[in-house]
Amino acid sequence: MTRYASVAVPVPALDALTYVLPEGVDAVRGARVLVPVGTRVVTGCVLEVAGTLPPGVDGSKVKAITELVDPEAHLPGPVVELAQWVAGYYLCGMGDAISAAMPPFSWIESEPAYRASGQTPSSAAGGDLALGDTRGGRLGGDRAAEARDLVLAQLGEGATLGRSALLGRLAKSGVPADAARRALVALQRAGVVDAVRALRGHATRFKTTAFLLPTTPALEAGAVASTPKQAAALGRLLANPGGIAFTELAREGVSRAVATALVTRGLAAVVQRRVERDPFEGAAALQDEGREAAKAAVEPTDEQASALARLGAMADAAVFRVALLHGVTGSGKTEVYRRLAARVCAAGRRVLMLVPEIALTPAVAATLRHTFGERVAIQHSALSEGERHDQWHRIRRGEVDVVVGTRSAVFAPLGSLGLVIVDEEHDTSYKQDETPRYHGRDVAIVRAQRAGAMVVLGSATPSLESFQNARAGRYELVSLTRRVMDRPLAAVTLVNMRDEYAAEGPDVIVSRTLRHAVGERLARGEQAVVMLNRRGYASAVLCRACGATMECPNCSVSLTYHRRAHRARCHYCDYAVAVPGACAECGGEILEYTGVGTERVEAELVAGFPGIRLARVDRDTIRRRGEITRVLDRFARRDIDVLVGTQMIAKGHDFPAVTLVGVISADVGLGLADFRAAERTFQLLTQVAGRAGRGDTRGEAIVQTLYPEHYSIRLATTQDYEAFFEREMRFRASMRYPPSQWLISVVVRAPSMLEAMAIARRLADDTRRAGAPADVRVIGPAPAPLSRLRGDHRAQFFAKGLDRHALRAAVRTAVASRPEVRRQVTVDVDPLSVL
DNA sequence: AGCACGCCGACT
DNA sequence: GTCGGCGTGCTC
Repeated sequence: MTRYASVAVPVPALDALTYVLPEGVDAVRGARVLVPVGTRVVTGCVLEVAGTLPPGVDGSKVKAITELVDPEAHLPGPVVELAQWVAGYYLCGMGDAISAAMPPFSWIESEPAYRASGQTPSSAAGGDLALGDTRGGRLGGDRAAEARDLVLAQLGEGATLGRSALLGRLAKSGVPADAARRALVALQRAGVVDAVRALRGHATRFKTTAFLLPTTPALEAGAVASTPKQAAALGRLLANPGGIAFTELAREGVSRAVATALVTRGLAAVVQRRVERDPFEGAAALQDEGREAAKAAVEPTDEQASALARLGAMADAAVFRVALLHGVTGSGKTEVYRRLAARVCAAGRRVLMLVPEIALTPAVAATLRHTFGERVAIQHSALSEGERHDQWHRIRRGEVDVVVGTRSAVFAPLGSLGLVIVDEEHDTSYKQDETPRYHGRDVAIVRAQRAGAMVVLGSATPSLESFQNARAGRYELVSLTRRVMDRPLAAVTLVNMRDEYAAEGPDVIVSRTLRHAVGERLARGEQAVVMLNRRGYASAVLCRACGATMECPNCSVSLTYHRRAHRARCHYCDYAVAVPGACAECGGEILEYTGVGTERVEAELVAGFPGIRLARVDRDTIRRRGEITRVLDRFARRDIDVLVGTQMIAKGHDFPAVTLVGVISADVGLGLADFRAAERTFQLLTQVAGRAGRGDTRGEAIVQTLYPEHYSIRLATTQDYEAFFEREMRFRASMRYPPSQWLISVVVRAPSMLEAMAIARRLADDTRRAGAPADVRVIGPAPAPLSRLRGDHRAQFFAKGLDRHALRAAVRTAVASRPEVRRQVTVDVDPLSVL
């Protein structure tokens, strides 16, 4: 009987394809297979094997699986099913979802390779006349024929070349890719060139390294070395009969020459061994610090103890439950996670812990290592692909009990799941802002539900979604209201910048209050953090004569001035120009720089406090991975007095000597046309104020704003989360925004707004028709707030409703009915931002 | 996303 | 007549 496999292929927006399973080949769910797609052969992942063709599939089009890559599952079955849920819920293709769940280096792809057939055009069957002509008596200037000649020259002497290699060489000779492609097609048709398919890449990519080990004669005879250096090296080897890596030997001063000499004399041998790329390696120096951290927190506070008792009892029940751990900043949530995780591990079940993008510092890794030893793995975006690959395979082999990682770690191949922790569950980095647009927290909850595991969502400022679920009794609410050691929360002072402008003029950046406070800290040898959630020097360059601002040619935003580079740059598409001497519109020669960014704040503080040791942390100063860690380490060692930066510095490390946090403008973001603007502001202010006073001295936060009466700012100063929740929920309910209703955003891109609006209007109408009016409300379309982005005009509409299944079905139906515009349409289910 | 196909203006 | 630039549609 013919059997069919449903296969997810890594092609965007494409659903699973059906293939015939060759006779005698058995594929399991989660196994990788090579399958033909169009003219290519790609790696896919088996979702299902069935004895019948799925409905709606034309049997005559079904091809056979080319090759089975894995005899057993590569992705565990539950992870495959989780990816299927993601594709269905977030309205993306199965290929998009499965790609997100795959570890690095999972894909093998075929690449056509070419070689000369040895035949001449005339002798080849079906030889192409035109080709023969040009090969014969060409006068020159025939670029296509020239391209064909170059191809044949490259393929001379029986060489077989992959397409990318061939196109690369031709490009060097000045042949554009398109022309080269055409030349290849023509030569193939003429039978002069044969194409073969070759596989590219590997199914896994482990790293091996050379080890030197003592040979049996050396071990038995106590052999004598002939030189002092060889004797020393041999001594080391005899002490380590298991072998020593060459890199390690080099560190110990044993050169390659000495090692080679030992090998020549038959006393040592070289073997290649698989080694783990160790993401903890950099943290090795911090092991002590990790031990200290683990020790310092040995005694839980009463509050922590009672929270642990409740959470522990839930975990012991070993069923799906969600707890929301609402703990003020500095209340010791991490310690609760650590103990709870240890308890679940002791009961023989495994733990998955999700953290936001930047939170995982080497110190945290060291603490984890110290608690869980070798049985902890990291899946973090700051790791190299190789490290992530190795960690993934350790987890897959069952060598790991605890996985700590960012968003994508929710797909970690961990079995026997007992506990899922989502730290800082409100953090927006959990939502992926490209396809598949999934939310790590929400996928984690689904995963736990299916595994019968417990979930702990932790935050000082829970998302409205989670807190509402707790209010409704769907989640268990566990609160930590006091900071550890009963440290008081930072005293927050609001500075009304309107008053400041009236007193000091309109150019004030650092208010008198903040200036004075920074001066005090410098005098006392304490540290300060100054935050402004906007990078660059000035947010706009403006002509004083005509009022025109420098705009991005591709996006509907003004360009940000970066003084160091003396360029105006678009923060969306990275377009950059030198700032001209005069206004491009009217020729006016006086240009003004308005709107403050971090670069400006840095300049202001450096000018105001001579000799200040200051570092700036934003995307402009932090380029490479690990760089932020270096700056934060210097800050922790107190080589730096003041840290200026964007929200990058609002989260993460604790700095005991920081007693002051300044916020240059709490209003950045409040002006955005985004329904979550107030929530973001409240969260950011609360989190950043929590940075102050982690040591023995009480912290102080000074927040500058033009709207001291705005509820998100006012309530953040008292850290009154519940009051904020009530107030914000009233707004959400009145506007039918989440979490009072479900929301799907649809953005349409087109070369003109007219066109974008026309397509969006059709899709919006289709959506309206596809859902019952009671279930689905369609708002719009209208030009998106960012009406132009990277050269595209953008129109947007929303679908809202209480029934998320009906809502999704309506949007899915509408989008599926117009495949011709698929490439221009972006669907975002549960969007975090609607810009 | 690739990749092929087919249409059309440019050039010989 | 080709060449080559680009929009369109499909992938079991």
